[in-house]
Amino acid sequence: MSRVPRPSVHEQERRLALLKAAFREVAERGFSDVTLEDIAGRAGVSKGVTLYYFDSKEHLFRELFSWLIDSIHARMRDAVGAAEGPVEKVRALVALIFPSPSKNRAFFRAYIDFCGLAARREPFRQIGERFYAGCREIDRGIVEEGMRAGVFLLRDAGETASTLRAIFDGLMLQWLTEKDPESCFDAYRERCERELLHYLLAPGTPPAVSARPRPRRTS
Amino acid sequence: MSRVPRPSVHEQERRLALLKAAFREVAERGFSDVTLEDIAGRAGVSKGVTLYYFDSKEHLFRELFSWLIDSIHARMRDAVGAAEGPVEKVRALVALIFPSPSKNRAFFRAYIDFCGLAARREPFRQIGERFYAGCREIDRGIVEEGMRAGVFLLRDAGETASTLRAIFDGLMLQWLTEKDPESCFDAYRERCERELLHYLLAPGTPPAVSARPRPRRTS
DNA sequence: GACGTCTGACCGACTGGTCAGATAATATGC
DNA sequence: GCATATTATCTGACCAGTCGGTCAGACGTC
Repeated sequence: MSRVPRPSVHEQERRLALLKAAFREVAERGFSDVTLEDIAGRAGVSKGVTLYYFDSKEHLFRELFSWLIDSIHARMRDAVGAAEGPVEKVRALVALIFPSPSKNRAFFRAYIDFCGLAARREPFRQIGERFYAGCREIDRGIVEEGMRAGVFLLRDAGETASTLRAIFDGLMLQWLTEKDPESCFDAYRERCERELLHYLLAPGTPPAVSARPRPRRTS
Repeated sequence: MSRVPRPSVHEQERRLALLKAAFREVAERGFSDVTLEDIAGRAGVSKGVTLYYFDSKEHLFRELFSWLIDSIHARMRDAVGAAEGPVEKVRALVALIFPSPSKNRAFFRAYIDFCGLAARREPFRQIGERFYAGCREIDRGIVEEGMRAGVFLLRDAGETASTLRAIFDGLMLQWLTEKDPESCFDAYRERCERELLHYLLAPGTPPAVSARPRPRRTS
């Protein structure tokens, strides 16, 4: 396809294409029901190629999850960085984490699979640890900013960040078992935002905002 | 479903033994890495027996998760029923859900596996839906009692119950990826209790109780 | 001997991984 | 400019092992 003769660029492209194919397959079938042939087929190459670029199925999935984690971290940082003020940052995070039903379902299906792996195999556990560490850092930044501004209740920022993330994950788990996830997607997103702000906001600030009356505070 | 006219005591025992064996195996290896032979071996019988009592591997796991869910529901109801007042009920729930590191790990590993299944296959999804429905009912009872007593902040009880459960699940996901889950188990349990009460308690009641100063209010 | 229970050899399907060789891309020699 | 050598990339048949599920028959009890 591409006439660029750079071997390293070509290799990068191939690996990325395989990771993307693997992601889609995992989202559909789940880690252990995906075969190397499925992935190759989805990427439009033959089976041998997957093991030409990756040492084994396990290594491929390690790289898949590492890549997924890095890209979600980067996107979270971007979204949070672009938003003004702690409340808007929380909203930006929610908007990012709830992009659309289909993307959500794909990502969280893969995510659950990954959690199962992380709970049992050390190499995957380490990747999961890195994921949560990055999330906690991002979340903590928001929480601390909100506390400094007097908008959020003063508490241990690390624990608060951790609970914030727990609410995300826990709600997503519930969403995935809904009969018709599509139809209640918006409701979940709004609920998530509402609950997060209810959890974080100090009494005195508008408690549950449903529209966009951005609570502006200057101390 | 099954053509069993009257399940004898012996059959009941055998099935239960196989379910227990399956549970332990799933907790260790994960749903799709467990073989019928593993389960039979753990239960002390030969491979053929598993498919003598269950139609297929999939049916066995459906029954496993149904059984798991019913028993956790029953235990939650008992624990909540035995506790006095909303705050103590929350504490009882936390104590039940965090019994010990090893039991926790076993249960939540299986639980994650199950969520992965529920997110992809309809029969499992239905079981998951039943699980969350039961949890929400129990949690909602506590929340409503707390609101009636003026101890908890007044809000939508259903959503509050849902978030309560999300905090449980989300924290557990984080706990499972800890480097040394054993050593931080108590810290997680205490944090869970603290965060739950922080989330629920109305301002005016002692916000974050670490010892046992039970906040007694009579409306 | 009839029945419920149990065994484990066996079967067919599948899968991760290997590999010999095909094909394409690039470098080299003339 | 072209033929050839070298290397990178790709293919798919193949292998070895595994696993869900079947089944003929063993075992024990009444």
